[in-house]
Amino acid sequence: MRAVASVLHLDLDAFFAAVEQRDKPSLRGKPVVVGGVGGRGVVSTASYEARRYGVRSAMSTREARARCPHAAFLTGRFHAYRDTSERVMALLRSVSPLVEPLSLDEAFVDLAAADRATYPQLADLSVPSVTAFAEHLRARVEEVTGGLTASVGVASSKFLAKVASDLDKPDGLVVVPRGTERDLLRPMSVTVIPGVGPATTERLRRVGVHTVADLETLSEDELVRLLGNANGHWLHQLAQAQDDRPVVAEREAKSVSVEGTYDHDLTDRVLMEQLLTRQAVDVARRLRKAGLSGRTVTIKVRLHDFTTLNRSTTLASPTDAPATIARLARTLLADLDTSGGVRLLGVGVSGLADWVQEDLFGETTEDEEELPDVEVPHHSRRAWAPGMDVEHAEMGRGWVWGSGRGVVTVRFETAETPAGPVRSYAEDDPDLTVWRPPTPEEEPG
DNA sequence: TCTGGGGTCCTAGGACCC
DNA sequence: TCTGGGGTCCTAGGACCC
Repeated sequence: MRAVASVLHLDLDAFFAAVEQRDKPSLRGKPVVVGGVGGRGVVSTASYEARRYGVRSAMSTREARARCPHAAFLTGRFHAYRDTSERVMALLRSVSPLVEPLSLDEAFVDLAAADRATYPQLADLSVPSVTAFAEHLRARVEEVTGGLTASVGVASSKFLAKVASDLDKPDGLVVVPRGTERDLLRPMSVTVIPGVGPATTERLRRVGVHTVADLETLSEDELVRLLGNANGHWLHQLAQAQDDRPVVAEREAKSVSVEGTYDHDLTDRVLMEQLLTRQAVDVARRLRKAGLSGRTVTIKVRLHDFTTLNRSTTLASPTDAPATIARLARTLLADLDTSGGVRLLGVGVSGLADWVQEDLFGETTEDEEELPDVEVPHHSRRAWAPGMDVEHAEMGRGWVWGSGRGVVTVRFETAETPAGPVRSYAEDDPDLTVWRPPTPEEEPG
């Protein structure tokens, strides 16, 4: 904990949904749900309008549809989110070199390391000065994002800054003056502590601990006995608002993985092997793009009953070769009983090194091996869903307004033309295709 | 026909080494 | 012949986060 409140946490409000509302004006003020639209999709982000109907992150899309049938359900356009996120992160980095992104929509900023040439007001880290600066920063976020709002917390530690940014959402600011931290935390549920999820909450509940104040009454030894070494020490620290974690700008990736949940359980082993192969190729492509390679290949298999299995194998030296990763993944699958059906398959590589093993012996690498093309059983490829982005050969980009009885209605609307035209097409019109956002590799730059 | 996808970190047991 | 102790690596599973 620092002597002054100089750690800032910024969180973009309902980020994915807000980007959709920014880019599709008719969605403004309306419930918007971004997430998986397939049979097994879950909600990634709900706009505040949708939250009023009880729609929440991580809820199944099925349940979200039941709660708010008139919401627009969108699959997500990650290139747009990444683009907007980068603008915000660049703004934050202009404030301080110590910016630690936690995800596309969240970051810590160390104001004590701020660039005082550009922001002389940050020479003064008093509460009034920091408050004024945070308001200025929130206004700048709106400018660079084209109207998105952010919630900000400023405090003497990461933990308190994050708690603070949550207190006045959306579009809020809370500064926690030094010395008031413990009083703020005491009445709060233990669930505000990062790392306290459902399992830990239940263990604590059984010993009568519900709030941070309750937690303060347990000794460190008791917490370690209850929750294990790491979690016990950690909770003991945070219960006293003790948190000295620095803001760290560069964090190296420790693993790269790809996984997919299928609308219908898989039973065909050949198809499973093909899917793993394809995922291995994706993982290898991402490794190469990042200049990384790894020694441990892991597969993840979720069975029909949601039992999740991981199998891994470690090589003597790191690889980024798609054929090697694919072969190991298929070998790992061979030892598993999947006769009951598989709902998820995944491939990952860890034990990363930022160098690639040279071809020491001049052997032909396995890269030359032919990798089969795979037809993914994606049953909803052209099952039109409202909000889905589409491309028409002549009209260009649009999105599905409604569908049924073999007809799909598309709205060709952009930020510039909010009252863009609406057209109806036959569902099997070959000129009409689902518009797939570019993958990171396909994007220009 | 409940339950995504991308990650991080921790635990615990066994192998192996000194 | 009845059994050490520490350290590291690997594997599997689980909790948690956004």
